[in-house]
Amino acid sequence: MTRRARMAAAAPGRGRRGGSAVTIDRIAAEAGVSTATVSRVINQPDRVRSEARERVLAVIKRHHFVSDGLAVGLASRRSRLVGLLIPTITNSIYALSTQAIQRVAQQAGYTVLVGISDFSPEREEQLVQKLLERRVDGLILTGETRSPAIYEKLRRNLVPFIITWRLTSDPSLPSVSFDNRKATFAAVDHLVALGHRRIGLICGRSDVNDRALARRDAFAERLAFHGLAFDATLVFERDFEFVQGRSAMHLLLQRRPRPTAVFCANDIQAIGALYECVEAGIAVPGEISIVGFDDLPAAQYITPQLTTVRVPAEEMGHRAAAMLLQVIAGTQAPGRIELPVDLIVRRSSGPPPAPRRRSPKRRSR
Amino acid sequence: MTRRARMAAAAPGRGRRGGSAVTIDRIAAEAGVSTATVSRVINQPDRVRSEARERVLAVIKRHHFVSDGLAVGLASRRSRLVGLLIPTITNSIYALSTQAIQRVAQQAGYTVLVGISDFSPEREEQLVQKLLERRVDGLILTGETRSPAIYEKLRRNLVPFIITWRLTSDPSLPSVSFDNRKATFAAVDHLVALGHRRIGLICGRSDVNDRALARRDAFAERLAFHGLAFDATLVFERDFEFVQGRSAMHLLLQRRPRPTAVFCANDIQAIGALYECVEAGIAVPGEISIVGFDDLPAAQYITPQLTTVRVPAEEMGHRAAAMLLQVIAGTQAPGRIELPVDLIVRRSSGPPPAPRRRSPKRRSR
DNA sequence: GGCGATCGTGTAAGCGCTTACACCACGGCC
DNA sequence: GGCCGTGGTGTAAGCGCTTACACGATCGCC
Repeated sequence: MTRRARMAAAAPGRGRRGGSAVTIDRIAAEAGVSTATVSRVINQPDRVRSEARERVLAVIKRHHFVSDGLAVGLASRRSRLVGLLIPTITNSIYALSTQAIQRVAQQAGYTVLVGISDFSPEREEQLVQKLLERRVDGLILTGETRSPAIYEKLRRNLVPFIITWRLTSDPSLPSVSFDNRKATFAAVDHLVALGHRRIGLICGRSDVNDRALARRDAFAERLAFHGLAFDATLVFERDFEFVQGRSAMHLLLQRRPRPTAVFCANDIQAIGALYECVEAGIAVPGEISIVGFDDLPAAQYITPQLTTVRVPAEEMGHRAAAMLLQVIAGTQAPGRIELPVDLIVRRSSGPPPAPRRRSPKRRSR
Repeated sequence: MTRRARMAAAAPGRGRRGGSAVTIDRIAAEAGVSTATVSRVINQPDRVRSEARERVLAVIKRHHFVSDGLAVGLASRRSRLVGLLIPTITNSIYALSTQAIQRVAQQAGYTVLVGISDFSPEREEQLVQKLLERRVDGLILTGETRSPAIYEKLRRNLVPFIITWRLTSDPSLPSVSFDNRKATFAAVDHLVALGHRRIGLICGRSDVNDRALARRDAFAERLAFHGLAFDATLVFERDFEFVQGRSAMHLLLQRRPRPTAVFCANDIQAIGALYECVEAGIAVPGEISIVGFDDLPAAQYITPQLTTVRVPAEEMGHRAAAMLLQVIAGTQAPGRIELPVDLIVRRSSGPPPAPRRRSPKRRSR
C-alpha cells in the first residue's frame, strides 16, 4: 500500500473540512485540458484559445468551482489582501473613509482586512503582526506616530503602506491626507475674526492620537499668532466620546472668566459639548460659540447646526486606496497627497456676548 | 543544472515579493530541529521538550519570524477567517455589532473579513463568492431573505453561518437576534397607550431589507390588533438615510387629517423626521409624536431626546460571533437565540394634541 | 519553400506550511 | 530481563494552486 493510498483511505471525502470541493484538477480533467490551462482561463483568458476556454468555463460553471484563495495566494505570492488599521469604527467619520477604501479595493479584486486598535498602540502592533501573517499586499494606516518596530517590520517584509488622517512630517513616509494644522488654523481664525479672545479646546488624547496632538499644537500656535494667550486650564484632552465632550464642557463653563468660544477637535465631542450647553441653559452661540471638526452627518441635524471643519474622509479613503493599489502593482511610487479642508460655518458660532451683559438673548446671528 | 537550481538562480532573494522572508526551514535549520518540530512549537508547544522549544523560540524571535497564514491555511485546511456581511457601515448601529464581532473573533485568533453590500442582493452574492474564495471558516449574515443560490453555495461548501438582525423564520437557519415583530409591537403599543389613533410609518425599503419588511408587517398587524385602520398613504419606504426620513416626514405632515404620531423603523430616519418637524415649526411631541428604532447614541443627544426601541446590537454581535466560533470548532450545534429589546421612552413621544385646538404649546410632558 | 517568431498547451516543480506515520529511547512492570 | 507503553522527533507527502520552461503547430516573410 503506497503512502498516498493510505492517506486517502484514512480521510474519506477529500478537500476542505472533509467536504467534496472540486479542485482545479477535476475541472481540468473534465474539460480535457491541463491544470495550467484552467489556471490560464481564470487569470489570463485571452491566452487560451476560445474553444478550450469555453469548454473550461462550462465545466467551472457546472461545478460552481471557486478557486482556493489560500492556494492562489501561496502559489502566486500575492494575497490580493490589503490591511486597514483604524482606531475605532463607531465614530462614523472612520466608517466613511473605511467604506470608500472598501469600495476601491473590492473593485480591483482586493479584499480589505480591517483592524481596530481602539487607540491602543500595543493592540495596533499586534494587529500589524496579524495582518503580516495574513500576507497582506499593502496596508493603510491611520496617523503617523507609532513604534519604530512597526515601521521596521513593514520595511523588513517589504509591505507598502499609506498613512491617512495625517500628512506625514517624515517625507519618506507616504500619506494621503489633509493638513491638520491648516484645518485647525481655519477654525481658530474663524473664532478670532468673530471677536473671540478667550477660547477653550477640547480634543482627543494627544498621547495615543497624533491627530489630536497636531490639532492641539496648531491651536496653541495660532493663538500665539493672533497675540492671544494660551491658557492650559482651558484645554481638555479626553477620550473620543460624546460624554467626554460633555463633561469637558461642564468644567469649561465653570472657568472664570468664562471662555466665549470652544474649539472641539472632533464633532463627537463637539456635539457632547453642545448638548451640555443646551442642558445647562447656556445659549449657543449667544453665550458661547462652538466649532467642531470632521463635519459628521450629524453636525447638520442638531440644533443649533454645528460650525465645523469639513474633512474629506471619503476622498481620502478613495485616493489612499487607489495609491496603495498602484504602489502594489508597481505602477506608481508612493507619494504624498494633500487634500483641502473647508470650514463650514453654520449656527453654533457667532460673536462673543457683549462685555457687561451676562445673559443676552440668543439673537446674535 | 537541476531544475531547482535554475529557478533559484533566476530568482535571487527568495520568498515573498522577492524579499528575504525567513521560512520555517530556516528556523528549523538554525535551531537544529526539523520543520515539524518548529510547527509544533508554534501550534502545540507542550508536545515539544522544553529545551528544544526554547531554542526554537529564540531563533523565531531573532528572525522576527512570522508564519505565512496562506500556507498555514492551505496545509491545515482552515483559514481562521470569518466573513461578515452587512448592508452598510455608515449607520453606526452596524458599526456597533461589527466591532463586537471583531473583538470576539480577534480574541480567538480569527480575523474578520467585512463585506458591505449596500443593500444590493447582487452585491451580496458577489461578496459571498469572494468570501468563499478566501476560504472563510464561517460567516455572519445580516437578515434572512436572500437568493436560495447563496444558501445553496454555503451548504455546498460546508461553511457554517449565523444570521443576525433577524430571528429566522426558517427554523433550520441558525440566528442570533431580537424579534423585530415584538420590538415593533412595543413601539406601537406605546403610541396607542398614549392615545394615538392615526399613526404613520417611515421605514427602510422592504424589497431589499427583510428587517424593514418585518417591521412594516408587524406595524400593520399591531394596528389591526388595536382595532385601528392601516392607512397605506401614511406609510413611506425609503432608503436608509437621514434626508429620506426628513422628506418622508415632510409628506406625512401634509396628510389630512394629519397623523398624530409616526413610528420610524430606524433612528437615522427618525432623526431626519424629527429635524423636519423642528424646521417646519411642528412641536414634538406636542403636535406629533415620534418613536424611533435602534437607540443610536445620537438618540439621546438630539432635542427632544428620541423615544426609541433599544436594540442589543453589541450583544448580538458578541453572541453571534461566539456561537459561530463554537460551531466551527465543532463544540456546539448551530442554534437560535432570541435577545430582548427595550422600549426607551424619552421626550419625543407624548399624548396626541387635544382634538379641537390646532397648535397647542409644546407643554404636553 | 525555409526559417524564425508566435501561439497554445502541457509538464512538473514549487509556494511554506501541517501532520500521519515511523522510529527511537526510556521507564515501568511482571 | 524482556515487553509494552509513552513521549519526543524526524521524514516526507500533501494542501490547491501558479508558472517557467519545453514543445509542437501555425504563421508571416523574403
